[in-house]
Amino acid sequence: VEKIIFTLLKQFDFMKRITIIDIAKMLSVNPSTVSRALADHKDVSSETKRKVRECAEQFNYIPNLHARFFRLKKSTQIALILPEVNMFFTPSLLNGLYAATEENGLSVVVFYSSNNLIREQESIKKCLSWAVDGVIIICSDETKDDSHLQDLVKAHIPVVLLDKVVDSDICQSVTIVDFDIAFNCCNILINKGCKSILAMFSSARFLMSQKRKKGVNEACTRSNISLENVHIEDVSSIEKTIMTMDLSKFDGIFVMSDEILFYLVGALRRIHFDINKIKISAISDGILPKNLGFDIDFVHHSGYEMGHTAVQRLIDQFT
Amino acid sequence: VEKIIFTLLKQFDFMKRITIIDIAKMLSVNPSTVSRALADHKDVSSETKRKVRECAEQFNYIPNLHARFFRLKKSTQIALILPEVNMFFTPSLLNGLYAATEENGLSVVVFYSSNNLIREQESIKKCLSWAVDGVIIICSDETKDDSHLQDLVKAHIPVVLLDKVVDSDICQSVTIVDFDIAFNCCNILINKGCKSILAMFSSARFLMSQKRKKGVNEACTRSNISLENVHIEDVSSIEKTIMTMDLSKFDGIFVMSDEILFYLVGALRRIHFDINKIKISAISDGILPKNLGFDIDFVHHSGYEMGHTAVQRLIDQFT
DNA sequence: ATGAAAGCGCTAACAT
DNA sequence: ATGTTAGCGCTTTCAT
Repeated sequence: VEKIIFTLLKQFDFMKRITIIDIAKMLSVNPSTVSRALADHKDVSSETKRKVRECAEQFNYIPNLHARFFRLKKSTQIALILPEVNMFFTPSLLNGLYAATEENGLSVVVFYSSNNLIREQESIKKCLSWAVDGVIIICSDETKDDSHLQDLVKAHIPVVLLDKVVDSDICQSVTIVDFDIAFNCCNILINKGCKSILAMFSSARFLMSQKRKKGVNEACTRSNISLENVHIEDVSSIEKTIMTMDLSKFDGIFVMSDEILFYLVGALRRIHFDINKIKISAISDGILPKNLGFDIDFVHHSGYEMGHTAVQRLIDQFT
Repeated sequence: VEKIIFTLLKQFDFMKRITIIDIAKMLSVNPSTVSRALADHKDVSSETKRKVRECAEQFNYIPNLHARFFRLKKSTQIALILPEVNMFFTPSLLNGLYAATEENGLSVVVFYSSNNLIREQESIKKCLSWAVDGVIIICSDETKDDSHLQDLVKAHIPVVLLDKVVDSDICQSVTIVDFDIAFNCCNILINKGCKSILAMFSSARFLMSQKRKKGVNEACTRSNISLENVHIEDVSSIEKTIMTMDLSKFDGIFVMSDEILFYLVGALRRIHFDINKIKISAISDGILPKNLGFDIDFVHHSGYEMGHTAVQRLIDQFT
């Protein structure tokens, strides 16, 4: 009888997805034995393992992960909540993150918040439904606190805040120490002899901007350097912003990110400002400074590393 | 008795995840009724629906998607196979793609191939295990044909090739018509009076480079313009490449992508070449040309739109 | 309009 | 080393 089934299945293997039960029938063993064999469980004879694996291979057995996850109530899958993909920092961040998840056999489900708090909250609900093993979240620009993360913590799902973070007691963060890096970056200008610095930040609504601003302020205060701060609310209007200013009074510009740097340099070129007349120092992953054609100092801020670390931190919490 | 259960559950709602069965018990109805009510099935009384929804809300019912997917043998989830995330085209592509999936209530599982064919093949196996409803794949640089996609097609899982594609009869592609866009882009230079053109491409190993090269060749041949082709195998060595050339003999440069454009301009600046002396025309999404500080013509190549379209094409195949 | 019952594929106690 | 059994939570057919 098994022979017949075997032959029949062989004929239909192009349409039928083989299950563990099918394999069990064919080999006249119990499904649990097959399951154990495939999982390389120690107390299955190597002979049985061989037969099972051969058969699975033969009939192109594909495990049904939903059945497995359902049964196990876990999923080797993590969620990534992403506000948007910009060209400056996100790419290296994602490369680091995906590399780390692949290394650890984790799958990533992406939920896209469009930089919108409501959507971010919805994404968190989805994480619960999906029974993900962990969540990495890059907060939207609208996110001000971690209250919506409570549900995840309650459900014992580890959470790591990445890059754009909010202050939180209930979950870990992987981000740069904004104050320090800005402080150091600004000091590059100061050490090079700048006496009057223009510092450019993203919108003051972002925690990141505020913290970096404090670092810059501290650096300038300590060295008694004249400082003017500018917040760029919208990169497309950066040209207008700098045109209203008298740039000649500055001998150094601090720039808080690659994004601002990119648009700043574009704007300066369009108004034919001679960039060689001024020193620029930026917080950057290094690609832009090397390719914009000027001496631009930078403090290295590695997205790749951060993405990689975030996954590691998450895994550490799996216990 | 139900009252007691109700009260008990209420006390423990912070630790217990409520299921449909729990709700059914509490309301003394059948689980199937609850399931139907939550799905807004037509022949459930509105009174019952109200009660069920109220209770679900009350106890923070979270559906178990793995159970549902397991049962239904489908998942409202698609896979994205991604070679890597670069800063030039991928961000807008991903934004378009994620926006479209969110609009359509689909989740995205990302598999990362690290530009590696073996990993790409493994990812395809994973797609089968995951029982995804469809697959969007951006081919790795190593991918030369669609043979590994056969398994997906056999399993009736729709596949859309995106951006970096290979020729395929078995699945759809969403990509630019390389020949045409390169032809048009090169003609911009010709129409502006260029007589001697340098054309810069990515590695000749890529189908995309070959096709765009043909477009450029055709444009130049038709107008009887002198043409020299260069392939950039590695962007970091672009400076060396152009230093070995006599750029003064060209009056126009065609550039096949934002990535090449970015590094080309960086290199030209580093060797203090006066970019205003030459016309540049690129295939680009437009951000770079507007911010590099020179007149750079471009033919617009929208990643966002392509990402969005790819999802649409996939959904069209769900039927 | 609702209930009863079966089963998706898998794994882990618990037997033997 | 292998078999038996039960059940994860959900949906759907069929019955009432």
